Amino acid sequence: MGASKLHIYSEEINQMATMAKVFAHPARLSILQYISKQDSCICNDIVDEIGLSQPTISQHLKVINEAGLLKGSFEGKSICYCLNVDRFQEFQSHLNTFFNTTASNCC
Amino acid sequence: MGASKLHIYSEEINQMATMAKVFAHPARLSILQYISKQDSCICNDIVDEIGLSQPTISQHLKVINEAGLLKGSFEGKSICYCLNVDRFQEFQSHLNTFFNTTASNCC
DNA sequence: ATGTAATATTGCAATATTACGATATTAAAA
DNA sequence: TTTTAATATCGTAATATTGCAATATTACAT
Repeated sequence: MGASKLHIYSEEINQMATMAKVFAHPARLSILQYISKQDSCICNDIVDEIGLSQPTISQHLKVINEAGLLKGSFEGKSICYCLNVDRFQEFQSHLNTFFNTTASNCC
Repeated sequence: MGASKLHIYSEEINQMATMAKVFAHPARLSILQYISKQDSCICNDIVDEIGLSQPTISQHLKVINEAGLLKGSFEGKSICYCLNVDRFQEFQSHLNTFFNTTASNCC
């Protein structure tokens, strides 16, 4: 054994865990922060900024992107990544709902 | 290689990632929800409720506890776990700060 | 078409996480 | 003191994650 037993939890809980996982690595938090600080963002910029290899950054970007947190637009041979603010705030809202409902019930 | 390169990030970012990690597993989310629903909580109750073995639950409880999210009081041979609401709300507040500052800077 | 720069994918090694059986610990009960 | 019930820890197997070198892809420039 070793894998998470996802089937024993509700869909809602699993989604929440998946969302949290995106934020559970400092590289991804740094990337999100960095993207938000720029007007736009090119992957190699982040490589210089953060100090991980290009493939590793690319992999983290993929995780962030698959969570729906990026909007990308092509600019010549490079890609301009932008934060999908709507989706980002959706994440925030879901997490706050979890926090609020959980805390309010407590002894 | 394979381990996270924690030294290349700021203390703040690392702390945030550590916090998110607590919420990045459905079992831990379920445990937090379950604890908050009860007045008090005994580990074996959660075992029946969630469907993981007693050692596994105990391990997850340890992670949650090490994050400072539990208040425990002994009741005979069992332990009454309670959510540390103050700490919980501290988490919420930190995460919201990250979300707000990140989103507001964005293009 | 060929070269070049930017990004993605593949393959793999190192490490971390998850889960559980077996066992230890703890404290009340008999 | 022995038993019993609740929880923690240990050891280990399975799986996931992280990181990077090598390579592939993509799209512009020459």
